Amino acid sequence: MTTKAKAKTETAAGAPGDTRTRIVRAASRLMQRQGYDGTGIKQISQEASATLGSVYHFFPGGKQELAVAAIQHGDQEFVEELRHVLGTVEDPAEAMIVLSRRMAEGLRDSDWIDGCPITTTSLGAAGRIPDIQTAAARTFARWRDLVQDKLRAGGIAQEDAYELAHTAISTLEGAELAAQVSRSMEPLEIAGRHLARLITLYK
Amino acid sequence: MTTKAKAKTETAAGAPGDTRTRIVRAASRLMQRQGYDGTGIKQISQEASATLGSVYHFFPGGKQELAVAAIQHGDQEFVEELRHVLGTVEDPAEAMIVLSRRMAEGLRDSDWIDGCPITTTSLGAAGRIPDIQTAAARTFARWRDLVQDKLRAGGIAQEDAYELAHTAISTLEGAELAAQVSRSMEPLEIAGRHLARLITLYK
DNA sequence: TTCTGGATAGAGCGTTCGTTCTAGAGGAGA
DNA sequence: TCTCCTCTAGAACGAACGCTCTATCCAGAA
Repeated sequence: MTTKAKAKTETAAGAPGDTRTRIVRAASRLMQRQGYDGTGIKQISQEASATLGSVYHFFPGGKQELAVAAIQHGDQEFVEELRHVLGTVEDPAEAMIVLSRRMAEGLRDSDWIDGCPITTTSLGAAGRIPDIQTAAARTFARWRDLVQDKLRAGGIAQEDAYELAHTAISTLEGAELAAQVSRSMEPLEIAGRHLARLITLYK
Repeated sequence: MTTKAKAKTETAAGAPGDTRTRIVRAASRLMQRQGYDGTGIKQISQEASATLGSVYHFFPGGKQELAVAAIQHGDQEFVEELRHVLGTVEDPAEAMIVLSRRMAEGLRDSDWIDGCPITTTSLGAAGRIPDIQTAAARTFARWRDLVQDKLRAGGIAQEDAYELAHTAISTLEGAELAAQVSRSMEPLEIAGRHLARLITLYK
């Protein structure tokens, strides 16, 4: 009631189909597949059933601001997948196998087009656009932290857990990339087994 | 002397500065940094000190053909680095540590812009352009084969060597990506140590 | 010398890019 | 009813895109 604006969608309700959300989702999906430069604002607005005016209304910072939001959306998506697997499978080593298999299946089911939700978006642009580099770095750190906590909870020493979490994320990332490019689940399946084996060494 | 044409540059000498080579090198370097869609043909021709006419003379297939040549160039570049390290360091496990450190140093020395020579080029385009996906897949397979041979020579069984080579390439790839995005050598250094540890398990 | 074909040179094509701008629709509060 | 403000709508701009095209250069063959 003061002059300060209310939360933007307080009255209109932040429904899942609300325009801003549709735009972010479309941007995230398209950039995941085609990269930052390969995806146009107009394509995003069409895919989101929104107009150019709406896009620039919600993202006055233009394509760069939209890309950062898309990365954060992809981040959150994988955080939920990660939380689900780590929360379901008790043994951290076993969890790596389950995780890699699920990633492989998701990749195959999308006909090898939906890889890591943030790598493609950020790779070509990170060198030119600092905000995108920062957002991508924060994402990796977040994923690593989740794995690290799981390893600690599994009885692994802090320093070992820290390093293993680094390698777990790196290896899964690289294996997903290799799997996508070679259109085969094998790199991810092998990576899962090796990560499990590596983790059991530190228990 | 027959009607069959001689090798194109037989007389003109395939000097390192020859136009076609300069174009491929510029394309490879630029696409490595900016991706397929982020790199323009005109930018490549300027960087190579060539003209648009020359580019389309040597690459009538246009940007796609040029991108494939750029990937093969990047492939060859890393093959030489790989051959050098694997040929110098006798122990395969130790070789992984040396390799990852050299990759980390190269990345840092380029101020974190020169990552994997083919990932950025191929990621956004592989889904749309089959030739690029195929070239990237062949590249990964080639790198893996070199590592696999080294592991075999180090006394590791065929099946184990096959799988370890997969994980070695995946992990190095992912760690380079993480290192680039977080502007830190740590992911690569940790990856090298873990790969070495993993390899010694199979000896 | 004349001829030939690889290589260089760059103007210009149609298209798409990211962005800006003005206009209007729709709902809440006075 | 009138006002205000968020959000929708899309035409239009200059720049850059990939690519085509014609013209020219020049070394070696005839």
